[in-house]
Amino acid sequence: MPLPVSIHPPKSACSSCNLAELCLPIDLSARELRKLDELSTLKRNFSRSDYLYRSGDKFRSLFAIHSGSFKTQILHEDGREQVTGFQMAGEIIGLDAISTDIHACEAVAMESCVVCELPFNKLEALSREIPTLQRHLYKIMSREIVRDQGIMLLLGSMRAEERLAAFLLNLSQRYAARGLSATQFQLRMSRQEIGSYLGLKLETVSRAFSHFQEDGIIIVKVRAIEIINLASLQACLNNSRL
Amino acid sequence: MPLPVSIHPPKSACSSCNLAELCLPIDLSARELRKLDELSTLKRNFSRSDYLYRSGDKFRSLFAIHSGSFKTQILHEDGREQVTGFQMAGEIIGLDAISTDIHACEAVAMESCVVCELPFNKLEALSREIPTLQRHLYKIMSREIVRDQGIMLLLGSMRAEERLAAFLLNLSQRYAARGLSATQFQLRMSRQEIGSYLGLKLETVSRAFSHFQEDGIIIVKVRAIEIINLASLQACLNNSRL
DNA sequence: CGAGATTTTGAATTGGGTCAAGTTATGTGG
DNA sequence: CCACATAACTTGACCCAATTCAAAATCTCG
Repeated sequence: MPLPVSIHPPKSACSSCNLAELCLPIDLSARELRKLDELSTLKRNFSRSDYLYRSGDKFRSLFAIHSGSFKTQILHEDGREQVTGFQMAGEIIGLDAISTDIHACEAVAMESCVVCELPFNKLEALSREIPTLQRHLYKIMSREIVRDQGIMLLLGSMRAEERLAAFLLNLSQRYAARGLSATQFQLRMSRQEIGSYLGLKLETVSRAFSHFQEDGIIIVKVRAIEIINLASLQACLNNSRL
Repeated sequence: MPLPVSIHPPKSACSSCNLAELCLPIDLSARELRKLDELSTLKRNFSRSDYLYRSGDKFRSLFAIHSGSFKTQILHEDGREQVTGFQMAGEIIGLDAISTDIHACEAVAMESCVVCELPFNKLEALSREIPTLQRHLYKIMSREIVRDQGIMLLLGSMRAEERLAAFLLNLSQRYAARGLSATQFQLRMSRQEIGSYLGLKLETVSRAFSHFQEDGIIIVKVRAIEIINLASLQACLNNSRL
C-alpha cells in the first residue's frame, strides 16, 4: 500500500467532545478524560469559505474538527496557491503553527463545520501530567509528517491518473474509517482545489475523472463519486507505466 | 520569502554533544543540560551510503546529526523512490517513525557522518520534567511539517528552474547558518538525487544548472557550486512566468 | 428562472521526459 | 602514481503528457 493512502484511526464516541483523533486511540482514566474535556471549552461554527485561521495569524490553539471539513493552503507571494490538505471530522488542524507561533498556512471551511478549540499551552501542560497524551501528541505530529511525505512522493513521481487514484483511495479509506461508504461519497472540493492539491490543472483532473469513468472504474456525476472497482484504482496506483 | 527556503537556527556549541537543533535555541539550566547530555550516550560513525535506518525498522531513537549529511527517501513498491530531504549537521532525523513505531523512510549517509542517538522514551520522559524541552520537541516536529509543506508547494506549482533555484537558495541559507559560505559549496548529492527530491529527471537538473551558468547566475563545476548572483536566483523563484 | 460559477471537452502548444551518445570524474588495483 | 573501469554528468534530438486556450455544457443558488 503506497503512502499517500494514509490510515486513520477508527472513529468512535469520545466523552462529550468529539476529539476523535486526539483522544480516541489512547486509554485515559475517567479523571483524565474529564480534564481533557475541560480543556476544550470553546466550540465554534463555521460556514462554507469561512477562515478558521489565516496565514500570519498568531498561534494560540490547535483545532479538533468536530464536523464538516476544511482545506489548508499556503500562498506564494506571486498569487499561486497550493492546497496542502483536506481535513475532515476527527482530525486535528493547526500543527504547522507550533513551529513559529504564527500560522504558516490558512484553513478554509469547505462546508458547515463545528470545531473545538484546544488552547495549546493548556494542552502542553496537560500532556506533562498524562504521559499517554504526550505520546499521542507526538504521534499525531509524526503522522502529519508521514502524510506530507506521502504527498511528496505523489507530487514528485506519479502521473496524473495515478495521483487521482491515490486521492480517491485516500478519501475512500477516510470515509470508511468514519463509518461511511467507501465507494459512494460527495466531493466537498472543486476540480480546481483537487488540482492544486495534486499538482495538476483543473482540466487535467476533469479529464482523468472522465477517463476513469470511460474505463468503468468509477461513476462521476460532477461532485458525486461512486467507485465501481476499487481494485482497478489500486492497480492504477501500483503499476506506474501502464 | 517562499516557504521552501526554510530558516534554520544558527549553530553554536552546545554542551558536550552537538545537539544544535535540539538544544540550541532553548535556555536550559546547567543541571538540565547535563541530563540532556546523559541521554545521548551513543555516538556512531557512518560512511558514505551506510544506512542510519531502513524503512520498516523498529523505532527506538531519534538521531542528531553531529557531522556529515544524510538523505531520507521513501520507496514505492514498484521501485520508484522519492528523496524526501537532505539533512545536515545539527538536524534531527527520524521524526516520521514516532507515528507508528516503525521507520517509514530510510536514511542514507551521503558522506562520513557522526550521529548521536537519542532514545525516544528517555527523551519523552525528560521532556515531561523540562517544559522548555517539551515545547522545543513540538516545535521541531512542527518545523518539519512546515518544511514538507514548502516542498509540496515546490513540487505542486513550480517549474523546473524555479525548483532548482529554491533548492540552491535553501542550501545556501543552511550553509550560511552553519558559518560556512553562502555562495560557494560542494554538493553532497548527485544530479539523480537532486532530481528525485525536486520531482525532475537528472537530465532536467543538469540542463537547469547549465542554463543558470549560461545566464551568469552561478558557476557549476559538477559538484562545486558558486552562486554569482543570489538576487537573480531569488527573482527566478518569485517571478513564476518568465 | 437566470446569472455566475463550475465542469467538460476539443485542439494546439510546450516543458520536461526519454533515449542515446559523448564527456568528465572517481576510485581501484597494479 | 598511473591506467583503466565504472559511475556521474552533459548535451542533442525527438516525443508525449499535461498545460493552455477556447467554447460549450451543466450546475448552483439567490
